[in-house]
Amino acid sequence: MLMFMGIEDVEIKHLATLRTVADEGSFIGAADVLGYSQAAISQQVASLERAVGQRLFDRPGGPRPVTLTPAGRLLLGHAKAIHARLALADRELSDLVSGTAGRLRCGTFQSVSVQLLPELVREMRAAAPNLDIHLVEQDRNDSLVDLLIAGEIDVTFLEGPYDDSRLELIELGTDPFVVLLPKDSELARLAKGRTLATEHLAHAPMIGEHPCSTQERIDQGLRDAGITPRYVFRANDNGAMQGMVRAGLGPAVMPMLAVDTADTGIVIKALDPPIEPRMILIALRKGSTPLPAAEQFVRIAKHEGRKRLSRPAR
Amino acid sequence: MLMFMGIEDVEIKHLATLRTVADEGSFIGAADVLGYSQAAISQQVASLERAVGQRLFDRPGGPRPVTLTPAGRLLLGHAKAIHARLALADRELSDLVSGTAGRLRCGTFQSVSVQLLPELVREMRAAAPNLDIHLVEQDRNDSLVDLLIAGEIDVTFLEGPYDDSRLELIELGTDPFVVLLPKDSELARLAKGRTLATEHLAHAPMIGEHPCSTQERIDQGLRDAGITPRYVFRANDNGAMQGMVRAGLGPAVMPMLAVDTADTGIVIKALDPPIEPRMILIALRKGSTPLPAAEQFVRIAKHEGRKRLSRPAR
DNA sequence: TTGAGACAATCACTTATGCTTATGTTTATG
DNA sequence: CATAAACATAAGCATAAGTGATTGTCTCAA
Repeated sequence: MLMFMGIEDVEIKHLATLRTVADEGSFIGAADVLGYSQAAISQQVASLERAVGQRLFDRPGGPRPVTLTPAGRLLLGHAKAIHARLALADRELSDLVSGTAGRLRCGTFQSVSVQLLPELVREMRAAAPNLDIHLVEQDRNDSLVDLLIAGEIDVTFLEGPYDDSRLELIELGTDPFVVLLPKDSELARLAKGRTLATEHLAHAPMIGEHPCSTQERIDQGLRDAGITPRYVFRANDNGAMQGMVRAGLGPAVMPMLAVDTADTGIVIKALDPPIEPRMILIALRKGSTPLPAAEQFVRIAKHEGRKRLSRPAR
Repeated sequence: MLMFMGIEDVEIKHLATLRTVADEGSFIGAADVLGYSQAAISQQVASLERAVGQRLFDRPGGPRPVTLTPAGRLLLGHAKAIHARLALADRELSDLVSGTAGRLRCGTFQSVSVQLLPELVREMRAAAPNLDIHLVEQDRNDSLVDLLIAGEIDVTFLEGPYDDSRLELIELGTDPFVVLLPKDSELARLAKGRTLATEHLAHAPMIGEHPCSTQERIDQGLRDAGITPRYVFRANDNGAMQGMVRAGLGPAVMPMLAVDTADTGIVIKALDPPIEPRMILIALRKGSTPLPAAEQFVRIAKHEGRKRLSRPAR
C-alpha cells in the first residue's frame, strides 16, 4: 500500500546521498564513497524523489554521468545549507560541553563584585577565551534567585545563610565582618593585636553603607553586641567609605571581601565579639542540567574561595 | 553491538520530535501530537541524545514537565532553522514545478528581440508574475548554443536551419525577408501589388546592417538572385535603418520580424524571387529535464509563432 | 549491425531499525 | 504510605533499508 509522501519525509541521509551523487556524477561512485551498494543508492534516490515529488537526476543511461534536474539543483542548495547548519550545531555543542565558548550569565552582588569576582572572571577568561561572560548585579538575594529560576542567568552568588529547595547551593566559605579604623586614631590604639573590642564602637561616629541587606546584617550584629550605631556618613561605594575612614571621619564595619587591603591609610581589625559572618554561596538551578561553563565557574569559585574566604564554620 | 554515533546520524524526524517534546513539555504529549506511542518518543529522544552525545532533556520524574538542557536548547534552535529551510525548499520546489516563480534565462537575437520576444515576455509575466526573466542577446547561433549547453541559459531562440544532436529544436515558423522602400520612391512605384521584383534592387543604393549572420544571409540571397548589393549606409539598429529608408536614402532588406509595421513613411514588399526565409527555432538541452518555466515559455512561443510567423515551409 | 562495457532499475532475500505493548522505576501528592 | 503520573526498558513484531544477482538501456567500437 502506497503512502503519499511529502517533504517532511525527507531525511538528512537522503540529502547526503543527493550531494554525493551530484558530486560523483554516478550512483556507483556515490555508493563507493558512502560505503553502500549501488542498489541502495538507487533506492535512496528513488525515495527522495518520491518525497519531493520530482525527478532529481537525469539518468542518460550508459556510461554518461547522471546530472541534476532543475529541481535537483534547487534541492541540492538547500541540502548544503542544512548540512552546514548541522555542522554548526555540532561545533556549538562541543563548545558548549567544553565550556570554552558560548555565553555564561552570572548573578552577583556588591561585595563579591569588588575583588572575588574580578579574579574569578580573569581565571575563567584564561581558561575559556571565547566564552562570553555576562554579569548581572542585584542587591537582594531574592532578585538573583528569581533571575536564576527564570533562566535569565546560569549561576549566581548569594549571601548565606540561604535555603531554597529549587536551588543547588555551594558554600564557598565565610566572609568575616571587619572594622576599618583610621590609621592613627584613638580606636586604632585601643585595638589589641588584630582585634578590636566591639564595645569600643559604642559611641563612635560611624561610616556606613546605604540601607541594604549587608548593612542590615551589620547593624543587627552591632545591636546583638549591645551597640546602636550612629552613622555620620553613608555611601554606596566601598571606595568612598574607605576614603572617609582614611580621612579620619570614623570607623566602618565592612565585609572583608569588600575591603581594599592595599590601603595604608587604614588599619583593619577583627571584632570581638565578632558579628556573625556571612556565608558566601554560589547557586545553580536544582534538577536541570547546568551549563558546563557554569560548572567550571563553580569549580574555579570553590578554589578561589579556599584562598580568599574562611572555611565554612560548622 | 554498539556503534559510535555522531551528529551525522541525526535525522530530521528526530529534530521534529525534539521540537514537539520541547513544545509539549512531555513525552506523552509529544507522542499524542505525533501519533506515536510514548515508548517511541522515548527511544527517539534516546537515539538523538546518543547521536549528539549530550542529554537534551531533563526528566524530573513524576508529573513535572521535561525541560531542555542547555544542549537541548542549542540544538532546538538549529532544528527550527533546519525545518524552516526544508519548508523553504518545499515552497521553491512547488514554485519551480508550477513555473510561476524563480528564474528563467532566455537566449535571443536581434530580430526576435524587437517584436516577438517583448510580446512573449509580456504573456509570460501575465502567467507567472513572480518569475524572474533574464534575457541574453547574442548575434551568433553558436554563442547561444554554447550558453545553453553550459547551462547559462535555460532556453534560446535560434535561426534555422540549425541542427545539433545535443539540442531539442522546436520550429516556430519562418520569418520572410521583405524589402522596405521609401513611400514615394521610384522603386515603390515599380512594385506590383505586394511584391517587388528582386532584380529592381540591382543598382539601388541600399541600407544595410553591419555584418552579421542575418546580413550575410540577405547578401547571399541577393547574390543568388544575381544581384551584388551596394550599401550606402549601415546601422546596427533596426529603427535607424528604417529611418534612413523613410528619409529616401534607399531600400533595405530586413527580416519581417524586425520591421516596425506602424511606420507610414515606408512601404513593405515581398521579394520575387524571394530570399530563402529564416526558420525561427527555439532550443532546449536534449536529455536533461527542462525547467518547467522553460517549457511554458516554449508553449507560449509556439502559440505566438502561429500568429506572427509563416507556417514551416516543408 | 552487432557485441561489449558501463550503468541504473528491479527483484528476492536478509538484516536492521523502529514501533507497540507490557512492565518496571521514579517522583510528587493526598 | 499508597496512588497516580510520567519516563525507561524489554520483548516481539512489522517495516524499512541494505545486499547480490539479474535485467534493461545506452554508448562506443569493431
